[in-house]
Amino acid sequence: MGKRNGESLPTIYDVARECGVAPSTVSRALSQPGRVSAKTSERIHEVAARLGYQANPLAKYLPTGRTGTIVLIVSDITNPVYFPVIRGAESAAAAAEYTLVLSDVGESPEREREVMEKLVRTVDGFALATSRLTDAAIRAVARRRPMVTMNRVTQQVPSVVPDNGQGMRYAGEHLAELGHRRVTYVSGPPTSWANTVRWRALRAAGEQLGMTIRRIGPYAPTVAGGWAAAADLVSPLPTAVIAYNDLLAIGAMQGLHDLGVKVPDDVSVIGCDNILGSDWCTPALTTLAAPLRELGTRGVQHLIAMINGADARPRRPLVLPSQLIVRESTAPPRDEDGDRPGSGRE
Amino acid sequence: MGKRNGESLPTIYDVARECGVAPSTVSRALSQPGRVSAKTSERIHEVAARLGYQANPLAKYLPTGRTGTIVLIVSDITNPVYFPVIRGAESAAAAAEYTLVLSDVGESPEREREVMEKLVRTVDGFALATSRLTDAAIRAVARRRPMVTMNRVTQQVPSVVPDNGQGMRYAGEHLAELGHRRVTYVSGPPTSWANTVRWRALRAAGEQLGMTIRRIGPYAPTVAGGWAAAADLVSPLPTAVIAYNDLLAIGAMQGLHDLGVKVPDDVSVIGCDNILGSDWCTPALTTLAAPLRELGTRGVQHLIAMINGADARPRRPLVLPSQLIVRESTAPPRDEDGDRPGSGRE
DNA sequence: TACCGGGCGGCAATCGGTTGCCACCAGACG
DNA sequence: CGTCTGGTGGCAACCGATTGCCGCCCGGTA
Repeated sequence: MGKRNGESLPTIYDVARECGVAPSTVSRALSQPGRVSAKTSERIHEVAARLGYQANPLAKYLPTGRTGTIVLIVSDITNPVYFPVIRGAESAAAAAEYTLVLSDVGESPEREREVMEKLVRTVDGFALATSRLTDAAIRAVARRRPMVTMNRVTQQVPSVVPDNGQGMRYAGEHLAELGHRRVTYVSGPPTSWANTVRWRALRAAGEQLGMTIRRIGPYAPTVAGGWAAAADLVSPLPTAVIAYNDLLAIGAMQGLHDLGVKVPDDVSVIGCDNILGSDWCTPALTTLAAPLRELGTRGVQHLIAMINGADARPRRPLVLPSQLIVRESTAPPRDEDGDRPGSGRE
Repeated sequence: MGKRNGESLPTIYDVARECGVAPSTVSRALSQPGRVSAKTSERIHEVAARLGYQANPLAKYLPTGRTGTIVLIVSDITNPVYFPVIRGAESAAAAAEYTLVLSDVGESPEREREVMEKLVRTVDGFALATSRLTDAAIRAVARRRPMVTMNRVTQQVPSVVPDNGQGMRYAGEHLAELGHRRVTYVSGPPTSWANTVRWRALRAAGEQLGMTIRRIGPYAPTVAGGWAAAADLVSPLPTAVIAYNDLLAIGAMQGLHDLGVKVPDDVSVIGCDNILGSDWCTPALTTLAAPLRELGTRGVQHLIAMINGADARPRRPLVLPSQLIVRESTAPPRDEDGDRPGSGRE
């Protein structure tokens, strides 16, 4: 019930007493190389090591206002799409000697808000991956602390995003080449920026390519959500489906399978993100691979630059190229659809 | 380049001045209900709200020694096995109004050590999921801060673990019933406690059931590791394989497939953990499901109890039951193996 | 009216660092 | 030999909260 858990740890005062110098000298010896004579400094380092002294980062914060910590907030850690983003962010943070803490908000904007409110005083900056917050809420926090968004664009807040427009065009072209004309887009969360952008880009690409694009949803961006979407997908069944993300696509394939619809024979399916596991589902998923790791590294690098005083101002979003990975879930449509290209399937 | 990023936030001093009271009164009004007269308290709350005041958690820490934060360290966040653990830990932390931060150490003991060293002064407690550290290193930190380990047992440190012994027995019995006699265990990281325990339990079960158990490895606990293991698996090919975890099992199935070995016709495969995606691989994986969510909740609940002064002392590990989930990757062995049970496969 | 007790609010110390300012001392130079 | 200069190290204020202790004032009671 004591106020301290565990025994209390040594402080600069302990080191100072042990060395017979003032605490300020210890502080300087440890953090301002050259400020203290070599002899004294050496003695202090030695005693500090012997006592196992380590600066209390929280006490350090008060005078300096810096914690050396940044937080990466992900909208749902249960989605493998974040793996590479996290890894990228970690490596960039480690390279700059920042501590990266991770926070999951389970697709809940309220929780996201709470977390940010709680952390705004304790971290040097925010990296938001696929935030579900409103633009206004994001900007409000961005005014108080350096911030970057990943996979999301908000006016006045620096961001790094995959090239969704180009990606959707690739996906559309791939389907057009196979001979598809009727495509359904399976929507993710309405609060998802990427969802909106992908839908618009797909619609535009569809128009250019002479395809009819429908949209259903929204659905939760999970396997369960995709399974539920399958039921809505079959009437009328398009010849191809593009889903907001891979989880949704995989769930939809499972649901279609349960409904007796064959992929890719009866309908082609394309996902987005190229997550872990999108290659081991059946059939292996054709998907639009986002540059996820780069999203993480570039985002955090920029964030740290801002923390170190770089001007955050105007600059446009950093757009990174996407890539279409063709696997087994796409094929030419069945004959019934009329004007299909020459050869049969292969 | 200013020392503060963003404008500086209001403090109790600002609120106090605005209200014409002392800072201590503001502090009490905000955190000790009843200590201050209703009238004053109301005025203070109103002004605080108007100014958008929020306590600086770091400043709060110094006098109290408590941050209200606990950290969950996972050995590799890229493994879906942690999803339920994280979710469970989050819910338990949220219920107790603690902030949970997540830290990934990418299977690196050095990094795990660094992270713990860095956080030991800034968090109230540690939850270690599947730590790769030595027992001594774990105990050293456990002496300084409350700690629980999940999926790992270390003397003197409270822990919560799945019942590996019982689980491996289930797996062995399942294979024995199908008629298997020669089983190979595919090892995970040598620093993994669960790996050791699972191997021992399997060997013991195998002896009782009259099966020959071999072991190969160690391999990285990833899909790539499993793929590599497949090559070592085929000579001599056993009739069944049990892998340290699902990722390894899935990778092994891919590798076996590439080698022209059919699962489950030529060899049965069992994984451990029942991760997201173990049901959408082909064939769907038979696996030993650990009580992952409970691992997270029970672990964090216990940790918070310790922080609040519960005695951490003796108590044995909390053991939670596992469950075997039979899917499509296990079947009776081929005839060549001699004494197989009556019926053919079905 | 005098005294007592309790509610309420203020003072100031404290947590563990950082840092501006100043004093001291030694060596160099005129 | 006196003064200047620069290298060292100490003093004390400060960051923003919490909290022990004390004093004031008001009301109740003898």
